[in-house]
Amino acid sequence: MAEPMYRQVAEDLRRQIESGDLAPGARLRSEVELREEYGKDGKEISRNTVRDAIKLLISRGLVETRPGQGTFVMRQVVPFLSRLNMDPEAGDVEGGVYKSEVELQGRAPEVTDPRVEVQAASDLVASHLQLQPGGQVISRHQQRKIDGTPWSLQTTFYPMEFVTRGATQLLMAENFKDGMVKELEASLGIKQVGWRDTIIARPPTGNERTFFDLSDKVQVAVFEFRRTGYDEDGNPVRFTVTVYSADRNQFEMRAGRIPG
Amino acid sequence: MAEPMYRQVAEDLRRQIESGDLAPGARLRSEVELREEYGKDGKEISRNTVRDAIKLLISRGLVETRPGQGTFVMRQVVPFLSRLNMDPEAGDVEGGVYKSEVELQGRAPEVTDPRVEVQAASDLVASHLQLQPGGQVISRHQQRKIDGTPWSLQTTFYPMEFVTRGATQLLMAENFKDGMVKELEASLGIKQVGWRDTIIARPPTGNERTFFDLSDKVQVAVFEFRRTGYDEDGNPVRFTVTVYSADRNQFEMRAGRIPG
DNA sequence: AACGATTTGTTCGTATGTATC
DNA sequence: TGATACATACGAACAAATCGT
Repeated sequence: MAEPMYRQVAEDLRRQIESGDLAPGARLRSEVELREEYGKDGKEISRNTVRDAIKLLISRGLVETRPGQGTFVMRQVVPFLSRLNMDPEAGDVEGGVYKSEVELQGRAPEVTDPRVEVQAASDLVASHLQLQPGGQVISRHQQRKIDGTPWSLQTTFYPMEFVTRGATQLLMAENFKDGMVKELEASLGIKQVGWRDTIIARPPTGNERTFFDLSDKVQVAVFEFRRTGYDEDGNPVRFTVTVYSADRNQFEMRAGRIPG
Repeated sequence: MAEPMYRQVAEDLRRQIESGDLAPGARLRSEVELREEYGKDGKEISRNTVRDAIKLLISRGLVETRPGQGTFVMRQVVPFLSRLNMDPEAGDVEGGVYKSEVELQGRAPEVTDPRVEVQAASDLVASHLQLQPGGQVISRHQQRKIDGTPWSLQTTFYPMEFVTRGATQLLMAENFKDGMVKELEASLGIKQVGWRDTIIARPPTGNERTFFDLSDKVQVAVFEFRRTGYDEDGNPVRFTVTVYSADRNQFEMRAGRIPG
């Protein structure tokens, strides 16, 4: 009796799921049936104990519950594969993620117009843009969807100084065909010649759960990509944060010579 | 009464945490105190309702509970930063992650001797090594720690054919100073000239939870890096899967010219 | 070392609400 | 509409871990 009952039940169900006895999409026995199934000596276990076991499986991302229907083994969604582009000459589509034509084949990407704000820089933004904490920055925020499915949240920060130097495009709530990096080159002569990316995986915030349509119940992480771009003098040009839901995204990188 | 009580309580506590009223590491009021605090008209709410609220916060990674002590706001650990190396000439330390000297300064990495097995290839392994499903492969598995903290689990797969062609080092349960990639070049003349990486974030398996010492309670993801290496003829040389706990790891990539 | 107080963990029972078929 | 299934909320009892006396 070392293991609590609810863990024993969860462990047994987990085994059935991972062995394939319970296939993805399959319905588990109802809570009432499981009470009977795991009882001993004709004595049922409590419905609450069954529910505790199911909660443990939910927290591990193995099952989901649907009121009025039952408990179901989670289906694996086919992840969307994005190429991380390491060539500074090849443009900078989607703020750090290069969507190859093949991968987007037949898919319908949508991008909202940016929400533009002037803000005091957070510590994170200030350090990446080498500003004083609290210095003024432009933030441009966009939401992206693919085939109607929420795909990414992206915010890019630029020093306020760029506007006073003449890059008034930064304040316009619209997308530019060749991207803001090219706009800055045209209007200020600032050319991005390199960047540094940091990749993080973490639990989603409340806003992110809402946008990505993640119920409180599912246990998923989000990717956070932070990209700092630099000009020829080594000064930061912009700082971009992009968030992706980890359950429907994978990223690919290539190095050297590979086939295909 | 649209929102269930346990969510209202969780939401209020979340606000206190994110506003800083409850700092990282701080102890929440005990369950008994919270019963009183969120009751109305002198009537306390049930302890189970308080506990449901706390479970919700746990699942979001905001707090942790310690028996006999209380519930505490989660502390953010300082993540370990690894550089992803995109230069095929610069070696391939740590199976895909290049640990710069600076980042390892003062840290003590430990690597177990590999556990070597001959296995039938899974579908995943077979497809990356371009073998028939069920074909024989060598698997070499290692665990890595830094300063005693579990850091990564790594398994590399090689075609069994390499052994019959003379690369008997593949079967030795020891580490080679310059890495297996160099060994294959020396013994078979197979030179890795490029690779493809896939990056995934997902919930940890049971084994991974054990190795990384993640309790059932904390909601964290793991990074999974899959690297397929190719030789000059475009044939796969090896397939490496490395798993990192996402709560203590970040990854960095650089492109073009950047300062520092 | 022992004990009691405090706090969280597990298990049960019960009632009622809401969603689905 | 009724039956079924999960969701919320309450109460109760005992176990296990921790801490101070």
